[in-house]
Amino acid sequence: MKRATIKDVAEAAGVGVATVSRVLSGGSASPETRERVLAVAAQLDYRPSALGRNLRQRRTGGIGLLLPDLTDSFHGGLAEGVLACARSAGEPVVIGSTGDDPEQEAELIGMLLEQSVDRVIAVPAGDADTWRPALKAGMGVVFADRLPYEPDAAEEEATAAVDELMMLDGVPAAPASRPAVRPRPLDVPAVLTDDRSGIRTAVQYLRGLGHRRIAYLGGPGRERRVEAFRQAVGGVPDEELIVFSDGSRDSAYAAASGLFQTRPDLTAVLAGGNMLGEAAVLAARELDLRVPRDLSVIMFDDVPWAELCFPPLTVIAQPARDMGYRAAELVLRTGPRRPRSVLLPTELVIRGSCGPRL
Amino acid sequence: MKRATIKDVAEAAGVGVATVSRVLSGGSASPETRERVLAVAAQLDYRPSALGRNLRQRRTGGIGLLLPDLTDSFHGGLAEGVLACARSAGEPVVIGSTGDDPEQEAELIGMLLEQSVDRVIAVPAGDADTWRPALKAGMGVVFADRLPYEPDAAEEEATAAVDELMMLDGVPAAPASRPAVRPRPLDVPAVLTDDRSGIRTAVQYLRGLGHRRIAYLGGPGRERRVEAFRQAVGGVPDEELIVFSDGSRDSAYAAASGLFQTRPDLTAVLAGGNMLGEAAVLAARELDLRVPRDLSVIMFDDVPWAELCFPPLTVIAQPARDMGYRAAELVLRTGPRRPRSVLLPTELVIRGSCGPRL
DNA sequence: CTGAAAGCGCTAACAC
DNA sequence: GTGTTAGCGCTTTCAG
Repeated sequence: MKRATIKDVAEAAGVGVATVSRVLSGGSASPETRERVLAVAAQLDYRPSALGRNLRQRRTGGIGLLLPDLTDSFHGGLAEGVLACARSAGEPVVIGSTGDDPEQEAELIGMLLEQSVDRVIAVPAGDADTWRPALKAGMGVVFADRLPYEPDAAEEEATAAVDELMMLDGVPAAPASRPAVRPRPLDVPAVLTDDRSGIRTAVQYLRGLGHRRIAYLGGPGRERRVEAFRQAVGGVPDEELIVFSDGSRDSAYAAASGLFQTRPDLTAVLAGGNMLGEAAVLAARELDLRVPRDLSVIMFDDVPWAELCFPPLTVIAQPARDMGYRAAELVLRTGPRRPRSVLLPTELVIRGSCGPRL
Repeated sequence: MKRATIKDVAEAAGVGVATVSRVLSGGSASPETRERVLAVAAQLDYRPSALGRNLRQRRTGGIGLLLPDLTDSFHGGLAEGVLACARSAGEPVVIGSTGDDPEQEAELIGMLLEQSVDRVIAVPAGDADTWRPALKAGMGVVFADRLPYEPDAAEEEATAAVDELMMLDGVPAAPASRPAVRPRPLDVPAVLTDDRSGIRTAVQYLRGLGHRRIAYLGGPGRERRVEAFRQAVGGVPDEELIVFSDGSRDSAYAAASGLFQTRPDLTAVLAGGNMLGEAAVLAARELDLRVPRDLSVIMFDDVPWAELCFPPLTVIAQPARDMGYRAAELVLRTGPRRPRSVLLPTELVIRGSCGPRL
């Protein structure tokens, strides 16, 4: 049994297809005609096919959503936010999981392009070069949670972008030694959490507890957080206390475990993401480090398990769902002027994993 | 700058559009022509538009994915599995979050229909009636994790379907008092976890530890698990020890807390899902019930936090990712014969939340 | 206010 | 082997 087409409706209602189209998209029509068309359409269970419409309008009208990993509850929350907004706008969402791999990301971008999905929200895995094709093709892109780094002058560019954003925070960037002019990396709106303020809050909290040797566990694509950490601890940071992992659980665990073993003198650790936090807790437990007696742990990003953990984890919460919702709003805003980026606040949630230095 | 169309390529290569189409979809063409077309296509950065193709073929070719909640790590894993399979098949995935609400689900089904997405994988929220329209429209549907219940004869039908599946388990359903003929509810393939065996294992484990008063915390759409629980405890189950919640966190907490307070004599609780498990742990902690000394807790579904919990939670793990992958395989299998359902095994992961009855 | 007609980009007959 | 052509279902001028 085939689906009814606009033509079927037109015939059955004794009008032209154009009229049906108009009625269904709220155009002008005599009340009488409108009535009849609507009735027939309902009777035939007619649904306008998005296929025809999209082809005609040369756009799909959906939203692409590219995330590193749906298993991560932060990304899950982000996705929920996007979906909520998309639904209220009646837009379908095409999702892809990149595994934090630039190649897969590039492939997925290609797929979206092929589907004529012209708007996309992404937690980018690749660098600016990965994204340039999408931009050149005229896609409306909004980044969430982080920005793609510049392949060449990675650090400087990233810093520049961050500085600009940090102005919103009310704290002007250090005038520092910045070369004259530098081309902004990617001129794309983004929804980010206020890493700098979150990290600063965490470090201050730890300091207030008497901690001086604070370590930082970082993940990939998180330059802003490390930078903020360095700034927050002030002076010349002890670089040995700053360790990184790639996106995997194993590497996170290895980083945490290695750190705790080489630097038994540290008394507190700040995990730059929920997977790192998980690794820190596990590694500490494995090494018989009691939390918070021997080691205070604080984690960036709140997750359901933080409360169930022993001891319950103190965290810097970021509004994952809101981020998604805002990102969707931005990408949907088809205004003449390009939307501005958004910086969302964090919140320190004190539970039981941080204690005074003994 | 407009995207190149097949026509542009044809002109630039000095051939007809059909030839271009053939070359790009692996049809026959002289090596020479093929070469030239490919070169021109690459040079023009040509991407065939899915829009045109889909309209022509009257189908989108994507996969719809409808889940209750992406924040739940089980669903996240499921989604990852689906995406992995879909990517290797080059199919886009359109996702929707139903919030476990039949109405939203129905709406999303409508959206997929409109998009001509003709295959969908779902963890259904609604009943059979919600799904009949999709089936009638010729959608290829595969359910994951659970089956839609029958609105009228809810219990009987569900049980019938389960019995049939349980045969795969090697354990024939009890011949019991089953009426002669009964129409199967929805004839749709599904990928389910072997709830019966999982629940049985859990109950036996608990029994082996000496527990006799075992409670069950159930969620919505989980008739099979409760039924399995009743069967596993045998005899006439103490119905007061079986409590339910709707999908929300609050209701789960309320159910657990209420249960623990009204029945202080229970010594073990089996949570029928990860949110229920979370609630059980929290409620126990709130009531100063020590786990596992005062109360043994076991949870259906493994999650990352189970290991971080205190004490680490003993669980019945189900292969979320595999479920998604298998479901995608099923829905993609365009065979002449309808694919059969799949029952996936569970695994008891013993950690520290269950102890002997004291 | 309404209908006829022209495509949107692509594939699949069908001719050559 | 390759080109021509006819739509897929819809929106949108453009006449009436």
